[in-house]
Amino acid sequence: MPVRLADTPAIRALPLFSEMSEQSFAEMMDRSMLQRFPARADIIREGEMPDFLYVVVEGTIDLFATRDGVESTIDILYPVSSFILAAVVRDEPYLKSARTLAPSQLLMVPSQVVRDTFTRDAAFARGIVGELAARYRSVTRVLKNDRMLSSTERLASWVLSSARRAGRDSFELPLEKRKLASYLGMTPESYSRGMTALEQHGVSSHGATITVTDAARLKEFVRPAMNEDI
Amino acid sequence: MPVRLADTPAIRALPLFSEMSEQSFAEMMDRSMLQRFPARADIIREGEMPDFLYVVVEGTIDLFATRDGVESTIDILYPVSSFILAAVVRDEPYLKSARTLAPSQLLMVPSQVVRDTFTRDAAFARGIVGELAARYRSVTRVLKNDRMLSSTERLASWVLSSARRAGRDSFELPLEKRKLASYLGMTPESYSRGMTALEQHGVSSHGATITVTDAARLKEFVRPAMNEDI
DNA sequence: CGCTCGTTTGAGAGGTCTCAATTTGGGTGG
DNA sequence: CCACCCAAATTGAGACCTCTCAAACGAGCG
Repeated sequence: MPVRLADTPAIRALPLFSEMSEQSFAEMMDRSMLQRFPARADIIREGEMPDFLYVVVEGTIDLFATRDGVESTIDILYPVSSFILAAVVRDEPYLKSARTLAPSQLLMVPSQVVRDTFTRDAAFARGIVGELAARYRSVTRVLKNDRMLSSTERLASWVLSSARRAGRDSFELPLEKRKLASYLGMTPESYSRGMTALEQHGVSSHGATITVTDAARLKEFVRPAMNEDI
Repeated sequence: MPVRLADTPAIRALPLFSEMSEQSFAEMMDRSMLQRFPARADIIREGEMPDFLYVVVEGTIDLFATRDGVESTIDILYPVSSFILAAVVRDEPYLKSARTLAPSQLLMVPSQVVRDTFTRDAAFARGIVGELAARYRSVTRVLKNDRMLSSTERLASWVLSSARRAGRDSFELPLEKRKLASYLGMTPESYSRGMTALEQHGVSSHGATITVTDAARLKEFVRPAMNEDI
């Protein structure tokens, strides 16, 4: 069942799709599907070959890697964003698994359609370039944080950017703390202790509500000499 | 001083450039430079805006991040490969610094030229997509290793892939051990102790020569349950 | 009301880093 | 050609961070 164009304005607005021709987009949607998944549904598994490019239209997606039964969350996605573009483009196995965290609606574009369109529509190719470059930079930042910041500093850094994104000093945790801990590369216990430690540095936390009480102090803590958030 | 086409066969052969039209490539080279640098020369600095796309034609490049005076090597490049493509494409600040480790020759393509060509030549755009996707996947793998492997396991994993790349059981260290340690996300001391530990697992090391004496044993050590090297 | 599961707290072990001392190896100048 | 020198590498000791395991706590739900 192809996707009706009426359902796609949010998708069309993504930088990945926004510049492509009306015709290419319509064709692509015609060959794609919009599907609902319950919470905790497995979407893809590490090691499989890519069948689809996915776009989170609604819900939450957990991208994680597994080794020896242990999971490590690499990224968490909210609407509207695409995932596993790189695997699709290169037609190589997924490096990550994905599952829904909440009931979700996903756009599924067959990978062959992505590659076809990408060959024919230069604007779409540019969209892909922008998207890939952005994601590349994003993982690079994560890697840098993992390498050069302590777990408490990573947590502080996350609190800062969450507050900035929210536009307020106070915000709600968007996830279970254990997921968030994994996303930040630490255990739930370390997360809990880290949050306690941050109370000395301008953060207060009650239940799922986190408040930055002293932004300057917190910034000072997270980067005693870090370049402005490049 | 533009680059003479006679100097460019190796560059032209890169997947990034190999599919583009002869004309686009010639124009691009005409607006680029080929420049020599001594060892330990700073090429770019984290936080600066991208002026050029670089290609290592000869020598060795160290890509590293800095915080508080501490350096962490993120990648090490040999001929022929490009670097900092993502920053150029997005016209956003470098996330990494770069310096030469050995006397090197670099192709410098002004970033404006990259973006111009990329708009006009669809084949070049495809080349960029392939390159970005490949690099994205590469950082992702590094991140996964950092998150889920101990330092000794990362070292073992590096030894395995080096031997595979060399096509032999024995190979020479391509770098100072301290650089390699940083690249693997550990201290020189940990590297040294890790290498000692690996002697129990099928690796012997003398000076700059590393030999895999028991590949099966080493593989067993590095992934008690890891998926084939995705 | 009593599970169940996530979170927090506690105690302890382990891995990795830091600092310091020693050894090794490569390069230089006599 | 050798002795010396410097930087890198190794080794040792100890501290610190983070993890693991265990138990207590608390909130949501049947």
